[in-house]
Amino acid sequence: MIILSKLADYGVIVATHLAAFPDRQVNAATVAAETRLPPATVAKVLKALAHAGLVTAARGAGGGYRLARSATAISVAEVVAAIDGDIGLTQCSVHVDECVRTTYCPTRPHWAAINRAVGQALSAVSLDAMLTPAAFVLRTSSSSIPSQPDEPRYSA
Amino acid sequence: MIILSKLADYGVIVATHLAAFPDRQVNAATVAAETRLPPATVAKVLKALAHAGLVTAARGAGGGYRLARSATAISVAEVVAAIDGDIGLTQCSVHVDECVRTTYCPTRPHWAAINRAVGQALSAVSLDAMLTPAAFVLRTSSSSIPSQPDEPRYSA
DNA sequence: GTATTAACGGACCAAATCGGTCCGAATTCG
DNA sequence: CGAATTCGGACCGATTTGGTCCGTTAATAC
Repeated sequence: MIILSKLADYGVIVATHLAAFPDRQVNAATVAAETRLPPATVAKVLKALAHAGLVTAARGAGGGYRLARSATAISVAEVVAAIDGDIGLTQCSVHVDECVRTTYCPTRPHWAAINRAVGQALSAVSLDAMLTPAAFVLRTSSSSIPSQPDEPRYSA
Repeated sequence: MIILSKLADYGVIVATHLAAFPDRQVNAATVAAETRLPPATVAKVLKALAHAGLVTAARGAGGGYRLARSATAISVAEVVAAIDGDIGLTQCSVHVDECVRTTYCPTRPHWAAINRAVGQALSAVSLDAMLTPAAFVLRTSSSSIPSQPDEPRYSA
């Protein structure tokens, strides 16, 4: 199973790309060309990011996008949430009302805990951290992971 | 965004239900009735769990399902993986080959780390733990879901 | 002032996946 | 031995997703 949607994946790539050139105002077509992603889809993603306030958009000639905040102040979780919506594992995490069972559901608090772990894992990584070429970055509550730089490529 | 598919969500409910009565052989229809979930779908879920070896299936009259292992020895991650497939955030986590970018991708090791964190969060919880009625498990102060006792229900 | 550029906000369509249902094979009980 | 029962796998419709395109609005260049 793949947790992120393709759009969200693209979103992180695009946002990370913007983070690499913080003061540059780039239009959607250029970003698409530089990331080798479908132009129309990149435009859609940037739209969503702008709507969420993560990037600022300038219209007209010479316009384009740039990060609204510092790359260190934007987490992967925000980017994902901007595109896929709030993160939650189960239906009842997002739509709390629609539960069928009338008896007490013992699993729900546990889902909440797992939920938080996932959210923290995504929130702990900033765009700036995404740019750093691997080293040792993540120290989540669980454990640190030896990174594997075996075949470095962009995700598609 | 909802990370788990409905099927996987059902899977955890069903597996947890089986864990509540370890030595009872139950058929799919009964499980569906007791969990108030769609019978045909429960059958499908149990099928997947049996295929993954998490539950054993007995055919013929008086047949049914039961857990293949102790409830403490089965993690939520296994149940989810049995239905939704292996867990990975990005495309390149699962299909490593299909990356478009030929240049160095700085984000991938980070995804791997986040991946691990999510996997561990799911692996850390056993079915047995899912049965325990919450109590000490967590004090969610983050946001929503303050363990509402108003209308306790199964997730749907 | 006019033309060109580029983001914005929709609607829109094709494709894939998911949720759900059905029928056939295997097994046990009478 | 036969019939009821139950799992197993194939199948299909429907919702979601990925991706594209159009007209509109706004800002710059000339």
